[in-house]
Amino acid sequence: MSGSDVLAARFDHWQGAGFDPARCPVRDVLDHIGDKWTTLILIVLAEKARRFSEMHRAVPDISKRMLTQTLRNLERDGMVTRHVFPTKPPSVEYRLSPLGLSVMSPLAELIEWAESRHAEIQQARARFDAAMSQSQAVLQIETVVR
Amino acid sequence: MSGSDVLAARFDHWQGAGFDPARCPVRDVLDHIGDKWTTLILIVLAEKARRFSEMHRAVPDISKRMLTQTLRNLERDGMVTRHVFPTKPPSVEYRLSPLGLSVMSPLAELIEWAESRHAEIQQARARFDAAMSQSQAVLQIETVVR
DNA sequence: GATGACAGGTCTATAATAGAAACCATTCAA
DNA sequence: TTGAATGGTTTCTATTATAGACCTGTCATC
Repeated sequence: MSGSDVLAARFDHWQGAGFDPARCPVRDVLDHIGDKWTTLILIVLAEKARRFSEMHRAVPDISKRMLTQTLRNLERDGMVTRHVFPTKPPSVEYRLSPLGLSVMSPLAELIEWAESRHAEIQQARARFDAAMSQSQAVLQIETVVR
Repeated sequence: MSGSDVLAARFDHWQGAGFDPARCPVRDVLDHIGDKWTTLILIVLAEKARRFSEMHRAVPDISKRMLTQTLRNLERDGMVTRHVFPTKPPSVEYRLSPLGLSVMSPLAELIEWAESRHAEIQQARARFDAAMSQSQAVLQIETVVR
């Protein structure tokens, strides 16, 4: 409730500015954070610096390709730094930058919200799906009768 | 920093539980919020209840299909309610539910973070891209020399 | 009475993206 | 000599997003 009005005003401002997506932080920044894997990777890195394969083991169902891509994007955005050590075979360590660390606090609040409302959301989904299959069934009958 | 440790512990817990994606709120809930349009739609609805075409005008570069889909998902998750009025032609109004309203506060913090760090992120991107085109150029030369 | 505008969508065809699996170069151990 | 581990890249396919045409219905305009 407190945030809504501030956001609404801000939105009007963006909209007034011709609505250039590049000037809208929501779209330019949060699109990445909303990526399928980015939040998870940030959480994993928040615990401690990690190596590539270590992260792959921590999040088993990400493909290497997606892991690479997610890390590259985070690196490009300055949220993560990449350090190569000349061991044999070479090892690569990723860690959160100060910028990356700074997103964890707002992100943590959102995650806590998600966790506390998870059951409620799942119930809403079940209700919606039940109502849908109801009306679907009605449509079926109507089609048959027709 | 404060959020990191809490999150790390929580992550360990999820991971211990066999890592079922359906039991991980981050993946089950935030994936939706991270959708390309969902956050924007939430912001638009935070200002006031709106009709379909009104939203389409507010966010001109969303397609009707995506607007429909985004709204359906939000409705399914119980974040938005849909009200049909028997005017001619019928009008449909969408509004935030209490649940939808409750996400605005953590979301607002994240958006504020995005706004305050936007410039920093854009600079990081520019640096990264410059460094990349550098090394790309080097690769080109090496290839030519070879 | 044909034409267009608005409402709130759906349908289809194409473009962009994600994902699985194979591959690669290097090094060490068995 | 085969196998495993390192940190990826490449290729091919499956999924998803998007644009744009279309639809049903009512009203106003010409």
